[in-house]
Amino acid sequence: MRREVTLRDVAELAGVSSRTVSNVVNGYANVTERTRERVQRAVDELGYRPNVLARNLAQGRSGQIAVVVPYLDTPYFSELLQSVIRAARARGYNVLIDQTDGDPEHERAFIAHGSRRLLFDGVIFSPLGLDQQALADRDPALPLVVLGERTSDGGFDHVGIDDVTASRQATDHLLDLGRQRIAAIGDQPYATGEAAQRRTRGFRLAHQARGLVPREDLIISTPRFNRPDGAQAMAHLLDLAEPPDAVFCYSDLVALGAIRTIVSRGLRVPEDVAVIGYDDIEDGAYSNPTVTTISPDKEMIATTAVDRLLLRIASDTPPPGLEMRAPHKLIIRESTAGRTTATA
Amino acid sequence: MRREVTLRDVAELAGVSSRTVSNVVNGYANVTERTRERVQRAVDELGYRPNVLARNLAQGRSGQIAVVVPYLDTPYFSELLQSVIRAARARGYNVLIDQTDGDPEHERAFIAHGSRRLLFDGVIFSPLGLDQQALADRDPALPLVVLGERTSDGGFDHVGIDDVTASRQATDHLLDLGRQRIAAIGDQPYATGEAAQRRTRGFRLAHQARGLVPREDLIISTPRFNRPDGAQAMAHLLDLAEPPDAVFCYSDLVALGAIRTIVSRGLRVPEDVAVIGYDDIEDGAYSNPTVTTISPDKEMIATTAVDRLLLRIASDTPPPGLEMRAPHKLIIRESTAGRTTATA
DNA sequence: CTGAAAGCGCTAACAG
DNA sequence: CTGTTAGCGCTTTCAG
Repeated sequence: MRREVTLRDVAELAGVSSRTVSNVVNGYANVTERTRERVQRAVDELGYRPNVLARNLAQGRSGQIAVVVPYLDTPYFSELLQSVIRAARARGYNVLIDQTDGDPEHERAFIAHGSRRLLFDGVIFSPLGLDQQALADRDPALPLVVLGERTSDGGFDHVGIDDVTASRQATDHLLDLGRQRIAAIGDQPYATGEAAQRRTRGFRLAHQARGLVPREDLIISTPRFNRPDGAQAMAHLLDLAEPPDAVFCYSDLVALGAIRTIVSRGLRVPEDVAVIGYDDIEDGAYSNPTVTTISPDKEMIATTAVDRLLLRIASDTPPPGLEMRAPHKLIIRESTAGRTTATA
Repeated sequence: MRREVTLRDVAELAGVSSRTVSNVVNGYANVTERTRERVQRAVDELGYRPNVLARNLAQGRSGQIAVVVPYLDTPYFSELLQSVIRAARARGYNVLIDQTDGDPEHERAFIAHGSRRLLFDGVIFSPLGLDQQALADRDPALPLVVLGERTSDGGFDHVGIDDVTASRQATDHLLDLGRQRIAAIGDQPYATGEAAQRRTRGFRLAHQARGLVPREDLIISTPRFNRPDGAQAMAHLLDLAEPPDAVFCYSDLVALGAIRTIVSRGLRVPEDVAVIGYDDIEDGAYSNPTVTTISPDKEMIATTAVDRLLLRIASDTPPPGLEMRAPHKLIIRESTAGRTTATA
């Protein structure tokens, strides 16, 4: 690599100090129009490009934020990431993406003091299960925004939709349809399964509000929220003496897996079993049948998270941890309403 | 941010020079066991962490590679990305992900001389359509590996599967099934559509080898390779006087969109129309029906690309541009073989 | 409004 | 095997 054009080279050619060139390049105010022009000409002539690495070192910041998700190839995350990248870029930040594979150890390492420190100025974190231990070990100096609803433990922000309410609405929708035996797929009754547990809570609340009690054997736990999990859980449910006539799935992928099982047994959706998902991923809008779902406002989640993180990065005195809610809505499609709705 | 522990602090405490500390931290050989220990103790005591930014500047490299894809939320890319990230990380590199939204301007900017120069040491590029102009403008000093088959124009590498052969196999499969009127969805008869055109070539070759000539009105162009493209194209095909009895789709998403249209018209897959896709994304293994597809070895593509890029980064004299083929295979599922195959 | 100069923290010639 | 020291290229305090 041949020697690069430096700030000094430009300064020399323009007959000014490197300080002035720096001012011009960074668009600072204190420069005469005349000198600005002269410098600009020199910049163009030499083809000068600032060295990001040097700037980073001098400023002590990297201009990059990290986004940490469990799985990159899960549609919900990749759709969300897209919005985050766009938002960050619009604000002059690069995005470094990291995948934890759902490994709690990896998740923990990411927000703890690490050797990658300084490689990013802050982190937007979508934990699969972030336990109290991990939060206790975290580097308090690292600006952090966590995705997903949770009671903020202070020192960082949360952005997410109201899971309990959304889950209750989903369940209400099935109850409104007159379904009698509603199952839930995706519970995770252990420390790192808080998100799942909030959905289960909503599921129960919807029943209770009508004086009903959900059958415990219809609440199925799954290790993850993928198609295979849904397919397997559904197979189990259909083998019951009294199988469900509706299912609330904690993700659209789970719903797609469940639908697959239902159909492959020769049953019909929604006639025999109505299915509702969660996340509103694109797949669900094109599957057979299309999937009714809870749709979180991903764009809003992304921009809120980025804005809040940048604010946190910019502040000397860290702002208090905030709990932020993005809106969601129920989108009714064929898997609960039936084919009649389809016009496509 | 309070002052960080520096190399010098460690050196002072250990009573050695910073050079020696650097040697220890980087695991270089020339250090006595005794001093190494002493230094290590000092490192631990002070909780020293190397400053990546400073190292980058001193070394003139960033330890990051960029991966540029058209769309992050397209399953094929997100699945591929996952493998790339894993491979890069295993080799000590961070991955910076970028999305071009298929914008040729954006694609061009990425491999041209840019102000982001030095932020990454090399680029793995999956262009939607990389025209000759873009290649001409590229920064010849930037190590580059391009994904997707193409005749290498020198100075960079290509990694991809043999599109023509794969497409021919896909078409052969449909012909072997005895289908008479086979359509193709996804052609892109313009400069940036080379990948699509290779598939069309394979489609034609399969016909020619049997003395057949494909009907031109059954070869449909689409702007992208998504579900809506497939759905729309299929609608058009079904409106023809003599609709096809089989379709070769240039991506699984297109196939899923097409299937959606077929089914919503009350027709059956594969009885009325057999459908084959391309990419082997997870969706296709769980859809109704499951989708027969061409499955590229993504893991192989990713590791080959990363290895080759790192080699390129490490060499002073750039190696010649190589054309590398990853293996692929045909996976037969319900959309061509029928439900009988299904056991799930 | 502009110059001079001191770092940012680390690496790597060049001695010794 | 280890110390000295000169940068990497930019930002930024402090003068002027």
